Amino acid sequence: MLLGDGPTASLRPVRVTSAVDEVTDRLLTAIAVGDFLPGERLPAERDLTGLLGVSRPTVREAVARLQALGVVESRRGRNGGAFVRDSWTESSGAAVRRTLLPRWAEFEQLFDLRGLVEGMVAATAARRRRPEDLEPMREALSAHLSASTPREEQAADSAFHRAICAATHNPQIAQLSRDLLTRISLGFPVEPWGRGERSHHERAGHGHTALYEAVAAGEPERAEEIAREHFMISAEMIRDVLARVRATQAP
Amino acid sequence: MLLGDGPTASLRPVRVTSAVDEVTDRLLTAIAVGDFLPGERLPAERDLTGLLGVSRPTVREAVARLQALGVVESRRGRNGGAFVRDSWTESSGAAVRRTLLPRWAEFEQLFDLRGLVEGMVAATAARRRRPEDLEPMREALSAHLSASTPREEQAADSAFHRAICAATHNPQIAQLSRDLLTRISLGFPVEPWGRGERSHHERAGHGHTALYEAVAAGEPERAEEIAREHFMISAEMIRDVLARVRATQAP
DNA sequence: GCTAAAAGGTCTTGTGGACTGACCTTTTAC
DNA sequence: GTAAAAGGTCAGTCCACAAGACCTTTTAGC
Repeated sequence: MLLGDGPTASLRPVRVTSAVDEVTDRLLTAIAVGDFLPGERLPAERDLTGLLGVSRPTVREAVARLQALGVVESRRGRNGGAFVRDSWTESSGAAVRRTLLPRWAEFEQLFDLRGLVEGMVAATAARRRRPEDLEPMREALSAHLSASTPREEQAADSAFHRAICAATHNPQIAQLSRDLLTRISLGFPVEPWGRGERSHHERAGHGHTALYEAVAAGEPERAEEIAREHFMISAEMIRDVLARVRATQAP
Repeated sequence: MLLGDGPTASLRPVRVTSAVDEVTDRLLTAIAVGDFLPGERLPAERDLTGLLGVSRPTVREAVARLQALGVVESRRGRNGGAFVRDSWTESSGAAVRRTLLPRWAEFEQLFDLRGLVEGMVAATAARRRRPEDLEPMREALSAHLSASTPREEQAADSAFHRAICAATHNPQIAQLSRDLLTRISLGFPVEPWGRGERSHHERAGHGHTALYEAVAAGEPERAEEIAREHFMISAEMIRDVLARVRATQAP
């Protein structure tokens, strides 16, 4: 049975998505998610043009907005480009206050949903994983342990998560997981891999290993439990950041 | 921790969403989902203008596309409008073949995902429901039993589902569920409440009651199981329709 | 040190989609 | 018979985006 919420739900005002808005969101997400760490450079404008399938003026406008937000800094000349600012969290503190706090409740709900979905993903992976699915997980685990830079660690995190999603044998699940991540990151332009990353690293490492074991052993309930708790930790981390922002809020 | 899929995932080509496309999708979804049953009339163009927040030419273009697809039929004069055609399934059989079959695998995955998500919703509702959440479910159940027209039955279905979602106390979950429904409906412009609806009605009725009992009793695992099976039935129904379409496929 | 390449910065032009608003035509309830 | 309620049509305007050329700044490499 297909269930709807009535005409009122389907016939809401449409959201006219501007190309510039879209590109701005994409770049902001990529930065917030850690695809581009502080000090790193975004692809050249002409490259972004190709990657994103939009014209250069559009890319430029989007980058200009990021610069206005204090998130990136443009340098000219050879080897120039848009560089992620070292402390773009503080720079955009005002933006956070403006855009984030009014939607506090919404993000609490998003975190909750993400925990539930990732639990579902883990349980499904534990049910459906085939022997050959486990190899990538093990690789990502060892890569995580031997990671020396934040970049490597993040790449390993990402690879592990992808491996779990792949074990569900349903690409749509990976898509959903990524959509949720995007929606959360969009609302939280704060560095997830900044201060306090060390202790997080340790806790996350244990979580990864335990999650792997549950999936490998084919124990859906345990996998679900571990994954949910794991993502609750992330939620707490960002709640801490938010609390800091709130505390320093201008009157 | 927030996990990404690497820059390649975030920096994909953007989708330029045309307003006309968006409106067409909305209307098609509303019809496919049963918000407007065969013989019924869509809101007047000038009303849709207000509902959807777009100009009249945009609405007109979208309606014209639906007409070209054979989904609606426009009548002029007082009490005119765009009427859903009685047998728009057959009329759009060609469109189904063109748009649907190449993406067969994708929809199999979407059905799978929907089953999983609805299971998650049911389990969460069973965990979090409060006594006052049960009243709307009971109401929807009795409305479902006493429904005499497809419209009433569908309204009851919808109400019951909404009640379950509400019991999770997380509006984002309801949003996710609706998004999934939309994505599925968009791909399946075939009437979900047409032939074979009778036996479906009976099976669905039993499922609803059992689901209610599991949620009321606070048994997440049972609720999840019932809900998942319930939505698998829907999936089978649509697979049947597809199989028919496939069988009559022109060489 | 020169030079050329690689980047950002600027501009013009063209195009298509969407909004505004008015008006025409058909049907039908009263 | 008439007015209202609907679809059908049209012209004008605006704006975002695309395409492309060109300038300016920096620096790697010789």
